[in-house]
Amino acid sequence: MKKPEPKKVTPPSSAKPVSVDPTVFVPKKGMQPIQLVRGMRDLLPSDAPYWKATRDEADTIAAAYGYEWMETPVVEETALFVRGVGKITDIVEKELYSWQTPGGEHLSLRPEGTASVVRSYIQHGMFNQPQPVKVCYYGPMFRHDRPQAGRFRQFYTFGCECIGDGDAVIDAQLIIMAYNFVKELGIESTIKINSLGTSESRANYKNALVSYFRSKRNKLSEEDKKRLLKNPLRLLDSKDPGMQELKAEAPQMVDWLDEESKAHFTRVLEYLDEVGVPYQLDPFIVRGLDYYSKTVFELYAASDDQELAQSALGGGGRYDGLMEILGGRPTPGAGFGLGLDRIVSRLKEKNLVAPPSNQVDVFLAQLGEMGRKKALALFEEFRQAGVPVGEVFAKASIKAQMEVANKRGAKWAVIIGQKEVLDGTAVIRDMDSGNQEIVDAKKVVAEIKKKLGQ
RNA sequence: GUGGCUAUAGUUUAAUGGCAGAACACCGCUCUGUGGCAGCGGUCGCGAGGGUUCGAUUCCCUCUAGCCACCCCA
Repeated sequence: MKKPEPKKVTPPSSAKPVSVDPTVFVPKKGMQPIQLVRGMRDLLPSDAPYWKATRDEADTIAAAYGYEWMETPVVEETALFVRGVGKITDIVEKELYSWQTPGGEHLSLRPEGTASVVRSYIQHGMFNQPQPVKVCYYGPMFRHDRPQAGRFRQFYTFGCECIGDGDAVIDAQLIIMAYNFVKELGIESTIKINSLGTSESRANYKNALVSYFRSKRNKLSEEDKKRLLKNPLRLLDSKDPGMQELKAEAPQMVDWLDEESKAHFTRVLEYLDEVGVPYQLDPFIVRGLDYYSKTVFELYAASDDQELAQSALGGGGRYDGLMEILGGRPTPGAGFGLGLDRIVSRLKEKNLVAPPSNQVDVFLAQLGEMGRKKALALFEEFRQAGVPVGEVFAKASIKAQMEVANKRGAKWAVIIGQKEVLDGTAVIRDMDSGNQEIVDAKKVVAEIKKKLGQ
C-alpha cells in the first residue's frame, strides 16, 4: 500500500507569519482537477433508467426461476481466485487487482462471482439446505485489462448459480434464463455452446492436442507457442491465419468426451431444442476459467448488433469440480454471468428504454420566507398523500420556479406567497391555460387529487 | 501487456505558426408575484509536461486518457 505523501507547505518568505496547519490541503490556482482512474467510469443520472430497467429484469427473471438474491464481498483472499479460477489463466495471471495489507493478508478484488458464491456455500453449510441451492447476485467485478469500449476495469455482472445438482436440465435452464434475460430487454442474442467433458477426459484431450501441435511446432506463431505451453485449449481459438489448416486436422474435443459427458451434453441440447432456444455448437468455446467442466456457453449479441464493440454479453457453464478445489465436499454446480455494462449500452443505442424523465404533474412554488416555510410543510402533506410534487425551494424568484415547473411538464402549479399565507389560501394555476383559482390552503391537497382524478 | 489512431467549453464541433468561433445546455436581463415564444447579455475550453520558434492550440518529444486491433472476455 502506498502511503499518501505528506503535503509540504512553504509559506512565502516575505509574508507575515501565518499559522498554517500542514494537515489541511490548500487549494492552489490552476490546479488540475482529479480525474477518473483508468478503466473506471461514472454511471450518471442520465443512464439511470437503463440500469434500472436492467436491474428490474434481473429481479424478475431470478424470481421467476426460483433464484434468491445474495451478495458476497468485493474483496476476497487472493487464494480463492488462484485456486478457483486457476493459476494459469489470464484473469489471475495478469488481470487481478491484488495487494498485501499491512497485516500481511493477500487480498484481491473479485474478477468474477462464482468462486465467492461457492466459498460462501461451503462456509455457511448450504449443503444442509434443500438442494439445489439457487442464488443470484448483482454487482461490480474488477479486472486489470486494457480498457476499450464496452470493457472497463470495474464492470457489473448479473450472475446466477445453481449448486447441488448435476442434472443436464439445470445447465439447459440456466442457458434459457440468460437468453430470456437479454431477450426480454429487447436484445437478440446467439448462444454458442460446447462441452469440455470431465476433468479426466479434458486432460486426455489436452494431451492429444499438445502432442498434435507439438509435431507442428515449427508452424506455430510465437503467441501460439506460448499457448501450447500454457493453455493448449486456446490454440483452437487462434486467429493466426496459418493456424486454420492445422486446426481443421486437430483432434476434436467431442471425440475425447467420456460417455457420461457426451450423454449429458446431448440432453442439454435436447432440452434447448424442446424450448426452442437457438444455439450454435462451437468447439472453440473453452472459457478462460479453469473450473468449468462439461457444458460451457457464451452469449453474443446478434449479428446485426456486431458493429458495436465487445459483442460478448456473458457466459457460463458447469463447474462440478470447483467445490472440491475450494475445500468443500464434492458437489456439482452450474451458473452464468452476464455483463450489464454491455447490455445497458445496447439498450441505450437501440432506444429500448424510455429516456430519463423528471416529469411531474404538480409543482409547488413559493414566494417570500413565510411562503417558503408554508410550502415546505405543504410538500410533506402532498408526499404523505402520495401525490408526487416538484419543487425548487432553493430558488427565491417565482419566475425561476415557474420556469422549472414548465420544464418538468407540470399541469398544475401550486403557489404560496406572503398574501396566501396570511389569507390561509393557495393559488392553483392551470399551466396550459394560465387560469388561476384561489383555494383554501387546507384543501389544496384534496383539490389537486381531484384534478388528477385520484 | 503489444501495436496503431485520437485529444479544442458541460455536450456536439469550426478555424488557425500571430486576439480560439458556433450550436445546444447552463445563468441572467427585457418582465422587481407567474412558465412556454422572442430579443439581448454572461459563465465555462486548446488533456499534462518539455522542446523548436520572435511567437505554438497548431510542428516535434514524453506522459496521461479514450478509441481500434491483438490478447481475452463482461
